[in-house]
Amino acid sequence: MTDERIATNLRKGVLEYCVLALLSHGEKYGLELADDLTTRGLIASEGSLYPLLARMRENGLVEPRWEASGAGRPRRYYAITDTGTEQLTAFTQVWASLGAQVNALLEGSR
Amino acid sequence: MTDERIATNLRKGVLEYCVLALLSHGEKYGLELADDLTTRGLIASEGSLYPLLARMRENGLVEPRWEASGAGRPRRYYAITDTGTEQLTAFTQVWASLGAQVNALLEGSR
DNA sequence: TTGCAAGTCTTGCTACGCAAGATTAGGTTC
DNA sequence: GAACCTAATCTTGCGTAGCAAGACTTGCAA
Repeated sequence: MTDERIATNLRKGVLEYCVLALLSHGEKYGLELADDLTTRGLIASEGSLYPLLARMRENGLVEPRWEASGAGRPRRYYAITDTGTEQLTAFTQVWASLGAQVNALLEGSR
Repeated sequence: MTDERIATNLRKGVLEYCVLALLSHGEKYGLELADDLTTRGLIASEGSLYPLLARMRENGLVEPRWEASGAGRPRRYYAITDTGTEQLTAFTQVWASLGAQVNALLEGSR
């Protein structure tokens, strides 16, 4: 309840780079990403993922490719681009720095 | 530049609890908090802090108190409430859990 | 042909952080 | 005592992210 509200806000700005990190291992399609991210507690529903993928597509962070699936409608597989890899690197540094500051504050408050 | 955009989004949902953590050591007033948070890279300007403090006030997370200052207009000192302390505890757990997930993904992507 | 299931996308909403500037209060200087 | 400066608080308007709920599409199977 209240924990979900906290998590929802924390996810902002993180999700995009989690997708990039997942794609750095190889192509994945939408629902596959959604299931993985849901398991990890990084999204609450697909309602955040598909709009995000569209944005990342427009920004050239990922490259999509249609492929027929065994059952059901075709899947759109995404691959990370060079730009995407650069962004992931940049994020890793910002995340480490900001995370350290937050941890320092939380440590100090006990 | 691009790092600032990344940080701006990362800060969402974190700032509120950084304020609580700072107040857990004792009362502080607005500009004092702003200077501290700016130094730590947790806000970009006071434009995020004052609206946040107003929200936290309304939600009963902090308790304000006016006090005349040596020079200039009076200061509004904030103290953390019991509710605020509870929220801080809840955040600490969500942060640890979500942070671990993100770190796992980033580790795996190298 | 009806139904079902996998998969993608859309709509409307809420909330946060930010830049820029408005506003208030008190002190200082001539 | 008027003009000016500074500390400090607050306001306005904006862009954008995540989410719930559901619509739409594609193919297969009864």
